[in-house]
Amino acid sequence: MKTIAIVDDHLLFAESLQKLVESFDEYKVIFHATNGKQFIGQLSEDNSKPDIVLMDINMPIMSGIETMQWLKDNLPDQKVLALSMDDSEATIIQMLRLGARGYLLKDINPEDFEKALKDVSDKGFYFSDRVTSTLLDNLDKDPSKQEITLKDREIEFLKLACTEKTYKSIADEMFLSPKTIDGYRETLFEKLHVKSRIGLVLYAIKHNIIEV
Amino acid sequence: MKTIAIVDDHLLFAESLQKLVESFDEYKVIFHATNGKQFIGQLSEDNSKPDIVLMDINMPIMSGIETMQWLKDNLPDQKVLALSMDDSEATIIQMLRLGARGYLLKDINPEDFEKALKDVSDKGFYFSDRVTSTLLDNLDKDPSKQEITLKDREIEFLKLACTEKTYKSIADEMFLSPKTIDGYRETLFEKLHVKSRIGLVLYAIKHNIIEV
DNA sequence: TAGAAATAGGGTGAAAATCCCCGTTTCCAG
DNA sequence: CTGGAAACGGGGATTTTCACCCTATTTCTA
Repeated sequence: MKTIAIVDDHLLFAESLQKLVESFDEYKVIFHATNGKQFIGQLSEDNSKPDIVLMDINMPIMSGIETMQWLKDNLPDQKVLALSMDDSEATIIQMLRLGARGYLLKDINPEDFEKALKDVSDKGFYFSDRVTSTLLDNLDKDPSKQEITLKDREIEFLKLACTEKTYKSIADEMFLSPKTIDGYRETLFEKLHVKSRIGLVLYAIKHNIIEV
Repeated sequence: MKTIAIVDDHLLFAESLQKLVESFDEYKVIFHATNGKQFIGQLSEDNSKPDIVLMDINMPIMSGIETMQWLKDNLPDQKVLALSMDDSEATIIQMLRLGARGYLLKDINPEDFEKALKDVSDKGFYFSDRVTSTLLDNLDKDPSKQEITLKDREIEFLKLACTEKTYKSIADEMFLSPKTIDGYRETLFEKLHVKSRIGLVLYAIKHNIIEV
């Protein structure tokens, strides 16, 4: 009997998923958490290590990404299956890089889900064809798109660009000259392969840099 | 024994939810559909009318809103509980206006969920405190925000405004003069209470007019 | 330790977006 | 049949954004 923990802020989904998991009768859900912080708390509190953690990416307070980072630092052997609504390529890559053993989209069918649990238990990982092809796509892609890393200041600017402020007032807010803002804009246009402020906004939303 | 149909494109969630529903043992899930079109097909095919439909809002091909519209026209007595991740006020209002008997956020806890099923069966509706307060908020709000209805052509323009095209090329695409586009822009700025194209994009995303 | 890279800033000019006020047609309701 | 929306188009002006040119620090690193 394998033990499972579920980390997801959608209670209805979490408890439903528990029923599904337990209908497989080789698995038992030992606890839920609604965000990473709570999960970490319960880990140490109960002193119970689940065999597999099913972890949502988008959660309030402490996201799946942040939680994976913590696990990587503190419990690197913990097996985690990421579970998410969206299949943003960047997110998938990031979670796997942080040590997730697989990435499940919520539209996976329950048979595949059971296989994922089994594979992670037995083989240590599970990759759906869709995720595998995302990985492959990412391999042979031109290096420019390979990995876009934004600096803190760039992210700060990007967030402000996703408001109705003018660049001038963004400059004020960041204590920079409008010309410097011009520089950030151009850098981001190039990095993100967009041509306008609208493109910046769309990028930011797609990559969860701003909330919607 | 009440019969339930689940309409949700997230298979994992749908099947999990089925387990949860059936753990209540007064309910039985008679079928799933992954979008509105499939649901309508199954309704007539099986000739089986579920007592309650649990319907997701965001689905490919035919959304929850479109499906509610169809039900309103064709099966106005069908009891529907809307089920959604997001609590965009406009969406809640719209679903209820189209005849949904309640609106459940996916972070509802299972006890409340069971109560929702029971209430809909017995009383015909279920409103959580959160949804109720949204409704109340909406009542006494200034009429300007009361109900924003966009015309087809405006929505068409709005979608194009959420791309990196210039207004000039949007005009071409809509077979209109750039000046007319100017008019649409200004109308929307006023209607949506925004001041820039960025505002349009943010509005469109928040109200699910475009996908992200 | 030279040179890349990151950071901050500047000038100019063109293109796009924004704003305000106006005219035409069409079409529907009172 | 008439008056008023609604859809479409326009003149003209300002502001904002965007593009492409450049320099001067600092910091990191090969």
